[in-house]
Amino acid sequence: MSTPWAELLSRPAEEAAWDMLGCTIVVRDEAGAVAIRLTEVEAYSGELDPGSHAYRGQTARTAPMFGAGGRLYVYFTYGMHWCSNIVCGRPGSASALLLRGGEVVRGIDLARSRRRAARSDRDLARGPARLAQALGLTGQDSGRELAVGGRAELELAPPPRRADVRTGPRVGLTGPGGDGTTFPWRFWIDGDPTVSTYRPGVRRHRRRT
DNA sequence: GTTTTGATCCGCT
DNA sequence: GCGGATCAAAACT
Repeated sequence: MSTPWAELLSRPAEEAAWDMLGCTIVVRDEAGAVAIRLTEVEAYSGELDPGSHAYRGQTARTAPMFGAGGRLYVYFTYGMHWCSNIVCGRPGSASALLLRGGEVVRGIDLARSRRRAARSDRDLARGPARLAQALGLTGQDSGRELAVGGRAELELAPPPRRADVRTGPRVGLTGPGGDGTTFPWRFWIDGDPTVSTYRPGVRRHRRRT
C-alpha cells in the first residue's frame, strides 16, 4: 500500500525537512479536525546523532522511531509537555522530524479551545508543545501511522523556495558532537510569524528575597 | 533538567 | 491590541 507522502517520508529527516515545510498535518477526533501548516521543524537521525532519542538504542519509548517513515513519534518531556515528531527514513534508521512550529489553517476554534492560554492565534502552535496540544496529540498517538482519512494525515504542498528556508543549530543540545552545530538541522520558513522564539543561553537571575 | 510555556511588564503604533 | 523581554513553574512518560 502507498500514500501520497510515502516517498517523501522514506527519505532521511534532514532531507525531507526541506519539503515538509509548508505541508499541513491534520489530526481528527470526535470534536473535529485541526490542520497546521508547518513552518519550523528539527531533524534527528539515529545512531550517528547524539541529539537523537535513538542515539543510545531502542527502548519502549523510542520504538516508533525505529519503524518505517510515515508514523508519529510523540514523547513526554520536562514533566509537562508532549512533543510530536513525524518518523522519516527507512526502517531501522531512526530518523524523525520534530514539529516545532506552525500555523493553524483549519479547525481554529477547536485549537483555541485546547490552547486557552494562547495570547493570539499566532501562538496556537508556535512551539513544539503548543503545536502538539493544538493537535490534541499525546503519547497515545506515538507509533500511529499517518493514513489518508485517518486520525492523522499529511497534506503535501509545493516546497518553499530554498532561499526562503533558513537552517541553524537545533535547540537544547550540549556536549561533544551534540552541541547543535555539528548537525545544523533546525529548519524554518524565514520571517514566518509562527516560527518559535529561540532564546539561547538566557541567563536566569536568582530571585532576590 | 539550560527547555517550554504562561503570566506579567512595558514600549510601541 | 500587539509583541518583545523577562521571570517562574513544571499534567499525562
